Amino acid sequence: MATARQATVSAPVVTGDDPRDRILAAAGQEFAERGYEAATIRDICLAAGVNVAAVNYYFGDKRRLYIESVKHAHELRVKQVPLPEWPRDRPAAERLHDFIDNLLERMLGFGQPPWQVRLMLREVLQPTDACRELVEDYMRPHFALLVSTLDDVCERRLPQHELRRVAMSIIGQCFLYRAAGDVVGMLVPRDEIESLHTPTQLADHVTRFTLAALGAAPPLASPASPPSSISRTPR
Amino acid sequence: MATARQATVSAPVVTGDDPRDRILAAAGQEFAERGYEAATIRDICLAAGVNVAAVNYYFGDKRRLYIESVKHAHELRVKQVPLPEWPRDRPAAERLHDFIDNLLERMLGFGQPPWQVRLMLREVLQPTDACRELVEDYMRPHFALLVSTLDDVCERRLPQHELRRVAMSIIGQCFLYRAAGDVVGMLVPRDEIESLHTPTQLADHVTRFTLAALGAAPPLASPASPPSSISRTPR
DNA sequence: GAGGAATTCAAACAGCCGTTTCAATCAACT
DNA sequence: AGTTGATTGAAACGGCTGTTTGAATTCCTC
Repeated sequence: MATARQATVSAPVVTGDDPRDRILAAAGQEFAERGYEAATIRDICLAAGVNVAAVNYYFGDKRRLYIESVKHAHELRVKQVPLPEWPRDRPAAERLHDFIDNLLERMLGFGQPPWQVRLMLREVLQPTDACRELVEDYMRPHFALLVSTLDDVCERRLPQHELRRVAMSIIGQCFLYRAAGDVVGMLVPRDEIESLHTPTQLADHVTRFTLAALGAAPPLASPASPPSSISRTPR
Repeated sequence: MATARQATVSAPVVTGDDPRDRILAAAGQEFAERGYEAATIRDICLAAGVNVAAVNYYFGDKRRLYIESVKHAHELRVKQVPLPEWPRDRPAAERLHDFIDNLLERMLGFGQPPWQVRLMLREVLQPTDACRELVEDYMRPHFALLVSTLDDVCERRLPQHELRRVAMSIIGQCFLYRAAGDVVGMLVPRDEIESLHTPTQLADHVTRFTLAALGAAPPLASPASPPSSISRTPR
């Protein structure tokens, strides 16, 4: 039924019928790729297949479009990768591994990293108005879950402030690969990246590193330790 | 002696006599603060107390000014905080602690973080032409030193690729506080930041965490472990 | 199908951007 | 002092930006 009128305008990169959603999707990608200043309304509208005036019509101005884009990316991401939940009897160490695996998967993604994560990364590195909301709604619950899992792992032997520092150590390890992946790629041989720096492999490494530091697993360099990995699913 | 001619133009934020150096200093601060796109030549020249044409005269165009700024910041930083060197007999664990302390000090700085680090951070997060040079001249030697120190700490029991991953774990822990400090500040109580997240305290934590993971120190959550910190200089 | 609101469109607006121009000024040397 | 070359200065040039306009078009309701 829908009249195929728009025809061969140029490159309507974004699909969907609601213009508001198309603008939001295109804006997210552009902002994520180029940053707020460098992204232009004209490019966004070209990619969305709408007129430049549409941004003002639906969002008011560029700044409000940006904030809506961040919120939108945030909501999409929450739907895609929800907070992990476990059965009551799952061991704490395995819950920690699941959490780290989940975190890395969310940060690095399966195939190409989706634009939503890049957009949120920009907010983390240089917070704007949209950031506080992002932290409260999205990151604080995850952080609390991580801290409580760590509390279980070391059987309540560490004070809260120390648990928080350990949590930061875990997040930092994962965060490096997301934020400074290009530099990591320059410092580590290419084949090593491809074989050992997959999300799964990294999750194993970070988990083992953390558990060993907490005393919940044998240390990495112990003379009597088995070769290396934890999960036995070479596949 | 020097003729106080420039008088009350506006706000010559940058000092020095060579206009080229003044532009470089002002440009570094502006680029670090606002990013490449948002920083304007007019603002830079205003802060440097020179005419807009001076940028074209001394550097050609904005892009080349940016590259020179990054190189300049890099060189300044290398002079300020050189690679650590130790006497032959210094224990590996203490060398690791020194390295991490040095790394954090360089990243977080004593007082307010200098603009040079912010500028380099921008390059790490979104590499441009200036980045590869930065990595080769500046980061690779540091990284190699860290890996070799780790090799000493665990007495050559780990393969190189595993050492590199451990090195990344260390760098990641430090990097988080530099890159995502604002978000960290939102997740951790304010007083805890002030009392426990100083460069020195963090260096102690990261070192202890790493040594414990490698089996070169008792685990954090061991029942028989003393309260917490390593260095006893509350000062 | 007519009326009216919602939406789209091409065009233009004012403003700021990086860059260039060219004359004025300065410094140094014969 | 006078000439030459390096440096500085005020002003302007296109070009691209976010934003606005007002008419044309679409969509829905009666």
